[in-house]
Amino acid sequence: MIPPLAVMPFVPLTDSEVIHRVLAGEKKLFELLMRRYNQRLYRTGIALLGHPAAAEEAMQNAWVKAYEQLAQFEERASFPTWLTRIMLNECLMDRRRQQRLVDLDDDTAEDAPDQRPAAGTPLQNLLNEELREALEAAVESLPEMYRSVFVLREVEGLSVHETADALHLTEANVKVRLLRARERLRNQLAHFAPQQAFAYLGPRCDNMVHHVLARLGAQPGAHNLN
DNA sequence: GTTTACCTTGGTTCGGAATG
DNA sequence: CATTCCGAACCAAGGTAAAC
Repeated sequence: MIPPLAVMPFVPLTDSEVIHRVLAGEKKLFELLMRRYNQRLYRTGIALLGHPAAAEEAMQNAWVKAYEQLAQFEERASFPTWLTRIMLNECLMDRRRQQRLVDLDDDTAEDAPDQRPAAGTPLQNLLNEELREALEAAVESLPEMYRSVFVLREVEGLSVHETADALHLTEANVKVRLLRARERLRNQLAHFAPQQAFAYLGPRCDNMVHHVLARLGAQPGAHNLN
């Protein structure tokens, strides 16, 4: 497909270009990076923390840290890889905090009902919506040890090596956990085909952008997402 | 639940044949 | 002679069964 000569194709700013302009003072352009990678961070958060509220809190902290440390980003890895590493660290810190709270007061500790999808999707729902909810519910129902491996490998596309590194596991262990996670999901999703899950779009994405930019002291604009 | 050993798959490289 | 195409060989990464 060759575009007509008179119509120049839209060339989005690369991550590197955006980063340099943010560092040069165009704070608001940071919003571009947030809208690009909110989805990725959210899935990582869900993978390690298991529920939306905790994932979103970790996301906010990760974005603020990424902004504050942007000047130290040396571009040895890609920006999303660097960003995911920050998010992973946030999630692991959060988990440690939660563990301490449970240790201090294990009588009151219990799973929050939070925002899990309700069981029994109405038949009139669109298939994609039904599937998305079923898939999210199935992944959320996995034990954390399988869920984290599954999301990092299958959703975020990390290699076996990267996943093992991030979760402090051997590569063999990652492979086996992934296999078992798939078996569990296959059993639960026998009637569906894979579709998009853990979407972090529209109002939820906007909301995250507003919160983080408010903490950074910048107002959101209306940047192209690509 | 983890590790080991083996199998499969996909990508890359290289050499030889065919073609212009 | 240069280029293109094709297939064989090799390697790395990932998947799986079985043993522990």
